[in-house]
Amino acid sequence: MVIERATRQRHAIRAAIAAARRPLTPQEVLDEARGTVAGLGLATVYRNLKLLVAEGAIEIITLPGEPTRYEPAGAAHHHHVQCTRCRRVFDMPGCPGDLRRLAPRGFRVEGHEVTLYGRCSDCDKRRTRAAR
Amino acid sequence: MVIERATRQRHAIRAAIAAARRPLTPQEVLDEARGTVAGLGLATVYRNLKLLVAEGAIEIITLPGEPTRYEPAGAAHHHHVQCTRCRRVFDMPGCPGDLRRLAPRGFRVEGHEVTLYGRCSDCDKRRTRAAR
DNA sequence: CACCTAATGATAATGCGTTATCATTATCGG
DNA sequence: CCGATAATGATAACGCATTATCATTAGGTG
Repeated sequence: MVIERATRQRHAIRAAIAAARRPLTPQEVLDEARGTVAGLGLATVYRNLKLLVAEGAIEIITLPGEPTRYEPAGAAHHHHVQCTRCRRVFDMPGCPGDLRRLAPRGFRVEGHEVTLYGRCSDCDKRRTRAAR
Repeated sequence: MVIERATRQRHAIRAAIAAARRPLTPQEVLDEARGTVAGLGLATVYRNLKLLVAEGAIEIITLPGEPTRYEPAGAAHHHHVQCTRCRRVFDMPGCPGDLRRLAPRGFRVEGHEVTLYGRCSDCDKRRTRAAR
């Protein structure tokens, strides 16, 4: 009995996320994977993203006011930066660490998020206003 | 010509935000302000929140995957903590500072967000699982 | 006090991301 | 190569936060 089939679509979606050097939105995954599978549908992207999350292959990245993004699982602890012009999100290697001390009295810290905002190198060169 | 009238609703909404020691969602503002104005409607809350933002009296707080919250403007630079059980958001006095060094090469940092997650003192006492 | 009209409250409508539906296609075990 | 059925693609539907609509209410000025 087959549980999961190896389709062209599934492979293209996996490949798109693996190849990207940054977390992708479902729409970005679609755009990228369509380079391989022309007629790919958005529903298929969502279905496979959910599948990949369930099997622990990718992780969910949520930034304030932004649609969900996905990136390969297993990377070392890190955070993200977002360009205020092109809206793209990139990985940020480090972590300020030792944030526990900032918490209010009585608050038991379990985790943290750090996000930087600004201009990515591409957009910084161009000095134009946010497209949006 | 009257531009803005002083209604009971408007006052109750301002008061609710001013009295809270944490950022409130529109729904939380509604719940709180209804203690003063019984029949208050959600649309009125949204209308007045927009008004208060426009005149700079309150600021918008957006956390990942969360509805917009509002808090009085003018407070010193700070961040927030969110309880993973009751979902409430509280102010966090300090700031790790010096995050610029973490940015990828070529990324021009303009701002940052830091959020801690865990159990607030109320929920930590009760040790129960997240409601929602 | 009376009138003008801003503001309200109830509710429909909107926007957007995500999920469900269903007829069609294509994988893969036999 | 065949057939059972998982997967796909197009699209309708959904959930949720927010905004628009509109008849009604109530500030506040003359």
